[in-house]
Amino acid sequence: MESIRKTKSVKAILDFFNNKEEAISAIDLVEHFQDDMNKTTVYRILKRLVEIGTIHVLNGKDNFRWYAMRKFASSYQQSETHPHFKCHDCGKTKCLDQELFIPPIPNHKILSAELLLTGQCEDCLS
Amino acid sequence: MESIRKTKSVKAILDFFNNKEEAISAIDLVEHFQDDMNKTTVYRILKRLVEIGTIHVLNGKDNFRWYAMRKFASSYQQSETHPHFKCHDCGKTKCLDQELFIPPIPNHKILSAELLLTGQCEDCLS
DNA sequence: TTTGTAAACGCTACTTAGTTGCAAATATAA
DNA sequence: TTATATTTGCAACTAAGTAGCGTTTACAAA
Repeated sequence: MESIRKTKSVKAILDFFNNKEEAISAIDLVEHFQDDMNKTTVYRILKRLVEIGTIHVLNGKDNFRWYAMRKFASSYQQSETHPHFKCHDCGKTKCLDQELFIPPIPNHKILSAELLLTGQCEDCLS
Repeated sequence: MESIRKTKSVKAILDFFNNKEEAISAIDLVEHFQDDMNKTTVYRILKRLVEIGTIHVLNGKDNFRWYAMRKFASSYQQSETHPHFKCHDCGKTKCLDQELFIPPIPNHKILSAELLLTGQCEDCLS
């Protein structure tokens, strides 16, 4: 696993991820760090962090890219197969811990899987 | 189920969908019909067809919206839970027939699920 | 068939997530 | 300390998708 320079900006973004359970959209990060770093820098750091596997990206229903820390130091394959859950009410997107069973598809070679669930989360149900 | 006016443009787009197995991106449709109808019209018709349930939409890895005919006259719930498969080689995105088993998530109410698989398809494996 | 009207359309301009090029700044290794 | 590769800020750009508005079209009622 390659690594990247831990610059101020990279550390700030990693800190922000570590303090959030749920996934964060690129726009939210850009807005949050608007006084600290440039929009371009945010996008570039996100790209680098995805490349080295520190965070992963998912495409939301809103058609924006959402980013989240990898919870497990697992292989590419595995980590791409856990489900994400977006709550209709509070709007938060979380990574769920449980692994997803992907049924074999005849005559197809599956290399990655992305499952996005939506509904009501723990907090909003109670 | 409400319906919409079957205008020339609507018919043309439905014809196009009927002759394609795989999912189609909005951009591809806009390009294909550039001499026949306006970009805005394409987007508006897609929106209407999604609303009445004739086609469904999925968010691709490329972060574009992809559209495909509903294969089954099933309920909203069911039809949202079948997997889509995008081939790395030929780039085509298909709806797979098999239903997806979604494991219950404790304390969560699941309202929709979207599974995107990527890999190599039947044609590109052989 | 004609006519009234709501829905659909074309056009233009706009919005905005994300990218690119380049010069300046910064981190690390020699 | 110096050389060099990486990273950053800035400004301009790209392109998917949307909005406003006046015109056209589909369809139902007369």
